Amino acid sequence: MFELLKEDAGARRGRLTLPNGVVQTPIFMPVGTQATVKSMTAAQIHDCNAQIILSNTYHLNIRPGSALVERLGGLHKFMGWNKPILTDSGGFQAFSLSKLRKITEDGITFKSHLDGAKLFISPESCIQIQKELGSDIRMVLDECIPYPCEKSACQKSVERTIRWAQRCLKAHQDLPQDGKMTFAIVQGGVYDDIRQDCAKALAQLDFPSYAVGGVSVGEPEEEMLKQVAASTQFLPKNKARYVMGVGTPRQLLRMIALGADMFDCVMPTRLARHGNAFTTRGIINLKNAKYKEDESPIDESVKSYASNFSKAYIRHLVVANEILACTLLSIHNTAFFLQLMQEARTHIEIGDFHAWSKNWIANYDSGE
RNA sequence: GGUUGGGUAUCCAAGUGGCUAAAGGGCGCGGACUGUAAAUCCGUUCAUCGUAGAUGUUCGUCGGUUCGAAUCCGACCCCCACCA
Repeated sequence: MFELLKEDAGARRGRLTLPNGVVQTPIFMPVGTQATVKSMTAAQIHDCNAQIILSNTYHLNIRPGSALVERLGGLHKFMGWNKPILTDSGGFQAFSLSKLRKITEDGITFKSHLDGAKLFISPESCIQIQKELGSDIRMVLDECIPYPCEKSACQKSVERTIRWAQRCLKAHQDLPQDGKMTFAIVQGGVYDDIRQDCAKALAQLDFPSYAVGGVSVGEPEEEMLKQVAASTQFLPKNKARYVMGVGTPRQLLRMIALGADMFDCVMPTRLARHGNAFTTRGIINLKNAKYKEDESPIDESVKSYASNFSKAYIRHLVVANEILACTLLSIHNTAFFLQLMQEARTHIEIGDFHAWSKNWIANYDSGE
């Protein structure tokens, strides 16, 4: 259940109540595709103030299999995470693994990227798999359209995504109503009118909540924000709005201003593993020689377990290719994103989100 | 002392007459990354001129053969293995 608590110049402060806990929005969800937020323990994720994490239907169904996860007590127990989990449907893999799949009206047939085994995911089985995994939020099967995409092809794809959403909704309604939610996904590529039609059609279906998909697939940032705006404005106010797969700190703040409530992105954890850290003055690359003797923590204003260490030490770990570098930077970056969301919530409550966010972005863009 | 094999750029290593400033790696330096086939990928890495390109100095050392040598010849210095 989603409750809208306050609005401030387009930004929304909300509360999502799920079987495994309450999520305060706006919120960022760390990505744990394979039932792990890479390099972090559940306790560490928790200490970064994560309220909900994301996992993936396609990956978990290929390995270890949703039936096994169910037998072992569900995803929460399996991975030792007792707060909410959102599972993505595998629709994005239709995009990222486009060479390994075939889409028909029935669903998506994948050729496993691990062993070539055939895996068919239909709208119905997609919901069933996510039910077996036990996630708090399930995503409908959608087709993430590449960029660029010709308009008529986009239109046809979106129509199918809507039909799939209807089938997913039916599958969702056939399951016990235990507080678990299923989100529909607005697609439409760069075409505002298609996005508008899609959002309206899905809104009519009265899903528990909604997502905006198909963004940040190669289009410029302004285009991406335009797509989000074109989608969110036609979604019901009393439902959560999750923008999938994004974004940078700047994008997050700007999307919050467009009325988005939830986000996920691999960026903080992936960049961490690649030696980069987010700071209030932009991204820094710890591999750079200039940090060799830097005794200060990554960012004085971001508190996490990683604050205990100097840039010089973390740089050493990165350069030496030590596993701990991945962990410490993932902790830092995850805490950074979640702290940003906490501040955003606070400023929406205060009522100065716009001014604060403008100032925050200016500082972020100013560089070191 | 003898017999083999070997000494190539910061390290490992290919190259046995011209297409070689010299393959590949590593290290170093820099960059990319957005619902994770990603602890990955890309660039760069002798010196000087901003890049293109040009010039200079290189393949243990010294000398030689040749129009031309990292590559052939001689001497010498090191290293490894085996023999004694």
